[in-house]
Amino acid sequence: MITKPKGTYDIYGIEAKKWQYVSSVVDEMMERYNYGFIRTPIFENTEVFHRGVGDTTDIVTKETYDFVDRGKRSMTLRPEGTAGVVRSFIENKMYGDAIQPIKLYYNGTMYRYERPQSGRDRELTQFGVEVLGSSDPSIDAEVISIPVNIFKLLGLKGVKVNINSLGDNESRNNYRDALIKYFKPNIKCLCEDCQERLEKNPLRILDCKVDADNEILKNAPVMLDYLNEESKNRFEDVQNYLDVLDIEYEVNPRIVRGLDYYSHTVFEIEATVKDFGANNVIAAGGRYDGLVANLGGPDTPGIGFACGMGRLVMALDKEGIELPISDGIDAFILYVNKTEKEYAIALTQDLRLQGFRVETEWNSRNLKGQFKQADRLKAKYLVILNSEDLVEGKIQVKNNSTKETEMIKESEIDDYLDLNLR
RNA sequence: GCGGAAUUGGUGAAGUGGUUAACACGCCGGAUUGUGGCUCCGGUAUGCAUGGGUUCGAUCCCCAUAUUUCGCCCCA
Repeated sequence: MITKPKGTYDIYGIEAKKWQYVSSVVDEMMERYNYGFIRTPIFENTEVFHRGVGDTTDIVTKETYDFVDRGKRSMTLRPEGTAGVVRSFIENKMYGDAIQPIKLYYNGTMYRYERPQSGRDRELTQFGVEVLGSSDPSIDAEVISIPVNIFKLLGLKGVKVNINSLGDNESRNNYRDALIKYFKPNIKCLCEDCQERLEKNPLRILDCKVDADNEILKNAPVMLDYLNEESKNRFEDVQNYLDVLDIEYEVNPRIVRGLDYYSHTVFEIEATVKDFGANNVIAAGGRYDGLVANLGGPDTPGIGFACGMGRLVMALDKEGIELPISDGIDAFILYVNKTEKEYAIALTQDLRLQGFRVETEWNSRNLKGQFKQADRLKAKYLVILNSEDLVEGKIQVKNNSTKETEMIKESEIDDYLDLNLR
């Protein structure tokens, strides 16, 4: 049997309906926030991600889907949304647009060459926003508020916002040095992975699960103490605006995020639902003031977030939230002989064109089978055709919950359904 | 890239080194010659992930591979 590639998913049936519904809520919310939809390519020149994300980390060296196309160009399936959007921002010279800042949102699939595990697939769907051209702390608060309000609209309750500030380059470098200085003498007390992190990315030691309760880690220098005056004020402003927007949050100095391009505000939104497993962060993001310049554009500040659709839907499921998904059809049309069948498929189309959700029999089942089928489809009404009735211009309609049956004129079927269903 | 667990039909699954691989649900058909959802009867895996090996004989034991799943690394 031919199977789907490792780490990918087929989403259909009720699951697909949930995804579509969540997407529609996202669209609706983005519309209200005045973010314009942007659709960028699913693959880009490899360079976009190497320069965007930095090409020393594991991310780019072993966790992207790379391929060489027939023109010998090196391509990469997008592992995240930001780099492509920024590339587009630069290429289309959006920095010259009359309306600033540029506010964009996307919703699409991303690809990561990882070993699949709970909440982490090789193909994932994310939506997110990017705001380019504003460094005002109030826009940071807006960007954080968007996923929070989307979750609220969906009915998700167990949501926790963690924020932190990495400060500007100066602050971050000072902090980095301080961390290395602090950990170096005690390095033997940390786990093996942390010993390696000290060289590669000391900030991530703070995020370690193994050493989470380690005294050495608890007493480590705190980022916030290393923010310079300007960065500190900026972070306070962000918090102030979050308060103004009535967004609950917690300052968590351990939120560091992985990448170099982040500066100032970083945040993670976790689902606090039980049994969620290790990957409970459903949305995350931060400010990336250096990224546009890194990718060859004019020095432009930016901030964004991304939200994993799969994890979000999973969180909704775990909380037992019922989404308003329209389930069941308006009517099922039953028939037996050929005359009735012809009438049935014509009537089916006719009613559909008038806006009803209608289905009929396609597998030549007997009447009993058709009743069963109608029930499975959760048909609200049954239209039972009979050649003799049709000769008289009449149709039998049965309410499938009360079982009441009525004979009506065939010309009145749409009015009848209209009256009873709407 | 590293480690643990798993893999039997449409589904949930039982099972054993040796004739026809339980049981349940579902589905299809019939009892009921055009009005069902109950009941009863019948039909539904030449097959136990794939490839090797051990054996007189393997779905069952061993090895490898794939996939699933849970972790680690990493996390955009």
